[in-house]
Amino acid sequence: MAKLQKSIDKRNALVKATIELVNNNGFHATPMSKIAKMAKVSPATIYLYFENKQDLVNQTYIEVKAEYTNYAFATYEENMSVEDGFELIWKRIADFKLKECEHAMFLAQCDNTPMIDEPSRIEGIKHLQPLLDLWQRGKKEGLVKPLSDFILYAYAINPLSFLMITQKRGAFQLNESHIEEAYQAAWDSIKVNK
Amino acid sequence: MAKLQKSIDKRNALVKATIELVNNNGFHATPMSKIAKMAKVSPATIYLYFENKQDLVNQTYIEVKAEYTNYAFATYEENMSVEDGFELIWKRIADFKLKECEHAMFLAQCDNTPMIDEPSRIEGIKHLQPLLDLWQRGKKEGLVKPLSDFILYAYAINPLSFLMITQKRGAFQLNESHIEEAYQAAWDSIKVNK
Amino acid sequence: MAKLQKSIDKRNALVKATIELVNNNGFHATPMSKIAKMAKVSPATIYLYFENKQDLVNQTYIEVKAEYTNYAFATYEENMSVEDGFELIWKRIADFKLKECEHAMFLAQCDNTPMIDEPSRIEGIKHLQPLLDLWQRGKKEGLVKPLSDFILYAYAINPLSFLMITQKRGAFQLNESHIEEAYQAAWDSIKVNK
Amino acid sequence: MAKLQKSIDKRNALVKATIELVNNNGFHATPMSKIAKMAKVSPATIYLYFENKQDLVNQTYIEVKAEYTNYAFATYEENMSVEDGFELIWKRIADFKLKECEHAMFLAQCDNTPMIDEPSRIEGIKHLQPLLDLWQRGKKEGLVKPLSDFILYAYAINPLSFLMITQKRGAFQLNESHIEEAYQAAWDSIKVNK
DNA sequence: CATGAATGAGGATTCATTCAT
DNA sequence: TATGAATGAATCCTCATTCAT
Repeated sequence: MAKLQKSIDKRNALVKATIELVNNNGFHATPMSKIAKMAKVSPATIYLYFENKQDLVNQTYIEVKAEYTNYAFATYEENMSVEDGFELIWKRIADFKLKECEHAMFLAQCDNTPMIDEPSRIEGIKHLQPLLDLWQRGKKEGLVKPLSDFILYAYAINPLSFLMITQKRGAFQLNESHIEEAYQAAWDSIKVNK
Repeated sequence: MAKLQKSIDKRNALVKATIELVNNNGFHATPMSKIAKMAKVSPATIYLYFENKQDLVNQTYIEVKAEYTNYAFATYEENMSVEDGFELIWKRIADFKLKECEHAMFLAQCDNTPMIDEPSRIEGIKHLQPLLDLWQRGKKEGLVKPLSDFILYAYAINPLSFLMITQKRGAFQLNESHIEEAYQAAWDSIKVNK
Repeated sequence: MAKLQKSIDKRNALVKATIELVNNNGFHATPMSKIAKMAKVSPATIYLYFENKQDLVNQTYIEVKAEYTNYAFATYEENMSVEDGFELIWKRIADFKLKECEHAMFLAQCDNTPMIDEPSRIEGIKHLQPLLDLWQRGKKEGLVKPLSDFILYAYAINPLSFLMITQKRGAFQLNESHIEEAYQAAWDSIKVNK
Repeated sequence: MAKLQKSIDKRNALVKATIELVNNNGFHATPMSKIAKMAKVSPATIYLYFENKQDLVNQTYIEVKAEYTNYAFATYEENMSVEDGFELIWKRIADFKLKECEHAMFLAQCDNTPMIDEPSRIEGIKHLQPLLDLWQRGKKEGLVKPLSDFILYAYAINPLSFLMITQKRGAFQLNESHIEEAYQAAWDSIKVNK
């Protein structure tokens, strides 16, 4: 049992190190040896847990993406009103992007880069379903514009990534009222104008 | 004259090759030798035009960014109404992102990655000023929400990057009416609701 | 134990190869790949034992210098008379320079070239102290001229390097009586004439 | 005529640049491009005056060596007494090594390094003949020890190189009385003790 | 004579991965 | 399971030399 825990710890340490190093240097500028060192493990050990470097980032991506969506939907319930549900999810996502900044940065880099392979990317998207369902409901109820989910996501959710990166770069500091303003902009962009 | 032209051609070929290869493989997975091969010059020749690999991508970034903003503002005039001006600029940007997809992809990767150094990034932002001025005017006239430029950009412009990448990945095909919908969403997100 | 020994063997092989190749070609004309090949290891392996090429020659220099001075003073004892002590040390040095010709050549090249960095050079000089002490004693006893150690070294010891190099180049063959003559010249140059 | 002078100037500039750069960096760490730049000439131009890099240093070596011996014997006359002649030559050499330090350093590096090819080395030695003749006379007159010229050179002349290098490295500063002491040591080492 | 541009060959160094233990 | 040592294959970059002008 202790042995199993130790294994899990090592795996987690590797994933953690991968996120931090890839965030700061990019995928190809992050050597396996550094990941190993940061995880306090031998380079050879990585290959007991992951097939190769690509597999390591793929799995890291999938895990972080799952963590992200889990967080996003943790308090959401399907019987909420569309607007309440959207606000809830949106704010959870904003919360995640700001509080788990490292993880969110990692996702942003993966999503804008040829660094993750296609199957893993698709795997990562799956968990977004509840949001898409909510939008579906919203469209039916005439509250949400009848747009492609891609466009809805582009305007309702994705801008948060830009704001987070900008903040991380130090160009701009997000506070509570910025968040509120951003939420308004998000909702305004997808809601049906009465 | 012929000699100078030849030099310019070589430089351009190198920049072009850089864009294409970095797009497909990322910065660190693009060897100088491949760039040289694609540009049909010797690897050593690159160093006649650029100090090193970092300088090559920095300069490429700045040039593409300039091309992007030039395109965006080419037909804009300062005496246009805020809404007309915004629509014009927005559509030029959309146009660029879809028609010069390769270049736009390159910018997206640069902007979401620790691949460009800070001075070049700052240099690249400079040229956006006319849009910021337009927003300033819009705010004064009570047409545009009094938000930080970062938030306005996040909602009005940045979503196009997401849509372009998604389309490039083949998950989704943008047509004319999608563009129109996206424009509406962009404008709705930043305009003051009457 | 076997593992440690293997490591030591590899390091030694690398140092040996460095001496031989640098002797014949000079520092900059000796590629790491050739050193690796001669030591029968991969080029990458060198970097397990040395930080970089400069470090490799620095360490090699220090080791050979230490070997040189160890040999020089191996049979010397501080209670010997100044003249006996000097003769003993001088002849050990001559012996070393002629028998361990490769090593002596290497030192000569290092000492006449901007190839070793300053700290290593200083480190290499340290071990000469017993000779300087002997001269100090000789000066007190009125047997050795009251000159700077640098001048004493220039006349008493350094000429051996010239002779060794000349012999190595084949211009001249040193035999026993030459050695004796050289010793006389050395001693005559620094001893006080009665 | 002006054209010829210009050519000579360029050649001289190249030789000068070679000396300075090789002195500071060594032969192989001195690129042709840097030599060209320092001589204010195109890299291609070097090849109008010299066959290749090796030829450039060979010729530079020979010229500096000639300059050295010319200086050494400039005021010497064959009818001087052996001791006067030796002192004169020795002091001229010392003078050269200290005043034309750069040139002397260059020679030292060439002489202790596999950097000059054999024929050039031999060519360089030729001009030393007057000194060897003087020693010959000294031996006949019973003033100079009947030793090989190599040994005489090793003790009478070569130590100056060591002192010069040591001074150049900053470990030691030679003044007038040091020179006098060194001369005494040189003469003591080769003169016959009465 | 003179050159700046061009380059192929080569050099130092790194790194993903393997292997003996 | 875990590792440190080892490595071949790259990668960035340099440089002596050439060539078209």
